[in-house]
Amino acid sequence: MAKASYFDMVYDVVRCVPHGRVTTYGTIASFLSLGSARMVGWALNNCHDMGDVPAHRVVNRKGELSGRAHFRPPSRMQELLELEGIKVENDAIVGFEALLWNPADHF
DNA sequence: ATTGTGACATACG
DNA sequence: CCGTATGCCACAA
Repeated sequence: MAKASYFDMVYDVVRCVPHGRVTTYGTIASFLSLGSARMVGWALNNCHDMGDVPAHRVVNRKGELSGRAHFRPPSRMQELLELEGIKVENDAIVGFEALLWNPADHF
């Protein structure tokens, strides 16, 4: 069986994010009460092998699509968000605070 | 054990 | 909001 690495927990939380919602690195890190926001971003960097992780729903504290450069093509991230009804402007989510999803709220 | 690295967060001015 | 500085900690080699 797979070992429950920190990455797996991050992936699991991100998968739980409902459509039309977004979350931040710090929120995930805080929910896991382990590691720091950098760990979340680093975990998503490894998500290349997963493919099941909607990383486009994870943004930084400013609601900016900080990780879009890691998508192929980079514009894919914004496109995916708009498909879920999320408006993105200047590489930042419009009203992202209202769309911010708290993982603890799902439990 | 040590070093390098990372898609961030927070504090201060 | 911006720039700078520092903290943060898991993972790979």
